[in-house]
Amino acid sequence: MATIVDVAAAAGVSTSTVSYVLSGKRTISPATRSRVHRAIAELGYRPHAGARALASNRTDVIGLVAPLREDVDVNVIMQFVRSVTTTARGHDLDVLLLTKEEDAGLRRVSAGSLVDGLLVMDIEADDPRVEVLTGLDRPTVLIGVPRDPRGLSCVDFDFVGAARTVVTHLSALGHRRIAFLASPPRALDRHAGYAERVRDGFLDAARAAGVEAVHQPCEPGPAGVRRALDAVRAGLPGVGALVVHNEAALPALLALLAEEGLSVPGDVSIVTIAASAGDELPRPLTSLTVPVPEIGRTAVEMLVARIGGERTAETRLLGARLEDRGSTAAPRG
Amino acid sequence: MATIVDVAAAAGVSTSTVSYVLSGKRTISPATRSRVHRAIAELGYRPHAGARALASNRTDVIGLVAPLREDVDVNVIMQFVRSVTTTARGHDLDVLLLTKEEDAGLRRVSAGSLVDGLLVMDIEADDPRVEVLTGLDRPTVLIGVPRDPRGLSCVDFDFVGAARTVVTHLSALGHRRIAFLASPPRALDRHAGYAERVRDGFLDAARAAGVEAVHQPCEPGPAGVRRALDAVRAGLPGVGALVVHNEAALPALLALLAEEGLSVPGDVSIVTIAASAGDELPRPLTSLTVPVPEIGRTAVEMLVARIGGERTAETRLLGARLEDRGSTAAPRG
DNA sequence: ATGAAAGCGCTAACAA
DNA sequence: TTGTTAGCGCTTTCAT
Repeated sequence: MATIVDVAAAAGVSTSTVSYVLSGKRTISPATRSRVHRAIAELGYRPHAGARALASNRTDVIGLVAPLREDVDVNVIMQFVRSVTTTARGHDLDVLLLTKEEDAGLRRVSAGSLVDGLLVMDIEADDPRVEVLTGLDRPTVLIGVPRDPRGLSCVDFDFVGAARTVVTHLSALGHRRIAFLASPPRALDRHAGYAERVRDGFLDAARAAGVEAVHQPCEPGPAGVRRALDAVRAGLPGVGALVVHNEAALPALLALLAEEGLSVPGDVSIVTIAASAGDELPRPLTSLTVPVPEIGRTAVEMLVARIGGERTAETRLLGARLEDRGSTAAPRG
Repeated sequence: MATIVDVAAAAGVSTSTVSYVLSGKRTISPATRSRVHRAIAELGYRPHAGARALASNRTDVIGLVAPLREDVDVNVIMQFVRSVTTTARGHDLDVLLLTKEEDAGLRRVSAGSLVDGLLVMDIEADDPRVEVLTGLDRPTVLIGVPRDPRGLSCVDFDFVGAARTVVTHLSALGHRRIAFLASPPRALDRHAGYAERVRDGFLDAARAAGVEAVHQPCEPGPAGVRRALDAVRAGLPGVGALVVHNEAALPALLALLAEEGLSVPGDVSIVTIAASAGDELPRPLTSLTVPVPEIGRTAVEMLVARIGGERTAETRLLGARLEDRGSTAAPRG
């Protein structure tokens, strides 16, 4: 492996000149610069990441904390990961992946100077990691919003706004009984932030609009959907509108409705809040699309800003417009 | 941040003693060891990863190259990632995630001494990355087997053996016409290793068993499954056995058969080759389960061995037993 | 516009 | 069993 000394020798300059050519922190004459670049190319030189980190206190690596939970849609996780890694590379950052041993892992990579900052996914309302993170000296951005961010920056989808948009849309069509098919029970049990916020947003919006509402967690798969639908109908007889915030349950739901001879939107109106665009769903559905890639990109950019010295914490909520694909209509009768 | 010097001072020993306490490469008296440990705990000391990498030529980080392709089942990718990160942490390794800019990325992390070794997923028959990887000085393990591994170690599922097992099972039941519902066309177009090997294994086994066989790529989703089934029946009228190597297509396939009034295994026998155990599928199916977690674990362990100095390249193929869940029977008539 | 040289924090000879 | 110290390869003051 060629070192900066080899490059300097080959180019007939000092090592500091090579360093400055690479960092651009000093003005270098064009002649020198090109000689250095030629030497770098000829020797196939790459700076040693560890040496650079030691001398500069920067690793150019960010940590992505992605708990691979069973109750979170893997497609969504993958979309986040893809968006984060792509954006990070655009800022010349690499990504270290942490999936388990939450607290210890955070402390280890942070105190060990393995990463310049942390991106933490899937934040719960009272996420214990928030406490740990505030004790670390690394910039952190949360994907998700805890009850108390404690000075950490957050990015997320505006679930409350989304719920309001959906309820407004359905109530404007004349619906007075609206059910919400939510995430799996486990997600709610562990107080996943998104699950709670969209639930509260939905119930609040329904109250404000003066419509009857039921919020029902739902396992994906035919059996789970069947149970959830039964529960919904028990609580809200004659319900004519379904808000579905559970992409994995959609195929079974549509199959079940078809089986019952119910038409959409003739008998039942459906709006989804999902990460896939409405036209990539089992059938086109009126929907709000969670802009997962944008959230990932924004998170990286906020983290980059904080690594760069930006001090002020910020919570950013990204919204979505309702896209009408004809799966909602005025209620029967 | 406390450094090794602070710890040494607090414990009243030299820095090398602290270093040796941590690495265990020297015998330390119990008394000294405990004083050092106490100092470490009191100061909250963590070795600086960069400094350690610079001095020892080891980063304790491995690179995981995981192209997030559309035609690969995200669940499988997640299972791999989970297994790899978990196993890696068990060996005190962290995982750097690479998802794009294949060749440049490989060179960058390798020449830049960002990682001690590389794990590369989703290898194609003539994967261009193999050439790049052989030119790197880092130990590498491929998850998947290229036509010519060029001295790199490989781990994978024994797709050929699996195909043979399945064909033998069906032919023993009396089936003489067997169709294979394969990965999406895109996977075959890009010569994904697993897709080609299971195809060839299937066709060879069928020839050896003297049964008629058709291999049919298949898009997931109702429309894709419909087309694939039509093609199969056109090529093999009266086909009574289906080997399905496409987990995403299973729900639609089962729905379609039900719609046609065909019973399993009465009218059609089905065997799947899938990453989910047969009893986690839409309905219990006779199956061969691809041991994804074991493959990931083995890959990490082989990489650890090579990082540790093991020289000999090795290709390991993990097999699976056929689990009978009653979805196969002798053909009608 | 460029160079010289002092660290950054750790590991591993070499010594005792 | 423990200590001393020379690097590892880079960045960045301080000089010129």
